[in-house]
Amino acid sequence: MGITKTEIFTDEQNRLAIQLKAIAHPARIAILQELIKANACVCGDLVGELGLAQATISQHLKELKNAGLIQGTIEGVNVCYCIEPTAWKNLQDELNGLFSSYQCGNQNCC
Amino acid sequence: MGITKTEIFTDEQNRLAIQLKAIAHPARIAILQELIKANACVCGDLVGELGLAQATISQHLKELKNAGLIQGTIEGVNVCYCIEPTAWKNLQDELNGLFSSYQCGNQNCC
DNA sequence: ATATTCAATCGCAATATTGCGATTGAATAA
DNA sequence: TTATTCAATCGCAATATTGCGATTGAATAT
Repeated sequence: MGITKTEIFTDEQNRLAIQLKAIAHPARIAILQELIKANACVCGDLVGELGLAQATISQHLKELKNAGLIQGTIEGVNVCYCIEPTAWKNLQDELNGLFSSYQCGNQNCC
Repeated sequence: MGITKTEIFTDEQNRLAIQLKAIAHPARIAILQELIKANACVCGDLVGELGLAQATISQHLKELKNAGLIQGTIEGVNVCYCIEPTAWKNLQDELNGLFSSYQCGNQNCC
């Protein structure tokens, strides 16, 4: 490859990139929306709602969890997933910062 | 691979995923921040600011442009890049919708 | 004409990702 | 015990991505 040169970027830029990468897949967006709607889900619920195989959903859940965006707690036989409130809020704030830092100097942008 | 099953997701989910994917790289976050700060940049400016090769910057600019997040206008010898205001606003709104749709039912999330 | 100076594209090697079937593991049910 | 039912992991084939050197192309200098 060309390994991404993380060392030349700030921690914030690297963290933000990792979390956005985790969200940047339609299946994971759908999973997050379903988790928000239902408040909490086990893997099987999501397999039922979306049209993907159990192994695939499980992989996506793992990636979202690795990025810290969701949490999973064992609930009897199942693992119950839900949004990780702190990370969610942090990401929301950081994105808000990025997006609102742009004030269109309208007509003469270029 | 397993080709992403775009057909089972909504257009909004697919569009959002594509645009987030474009942002989900520290170099591209840095490029966007620099474009916002400077209002507009040519490729060479960014090569100077970030520590990446010209070819690499050019690739990243292309991806951001493909995603519709930036626009490039020819300015004499150079191409001048800046944020595409409409897409930027749209993405901001969609992200805001996604993030604010979550109201933490706090303690008993899982 | 030749050199310079940009941005864009090509080509490539080194991974990373995606989706899924198959397997494993853990917990309960019969 | 044996069967069932979950989630997680492994392994794999088919791409996709990343970074960069090298090349190309276009525009201006000398």
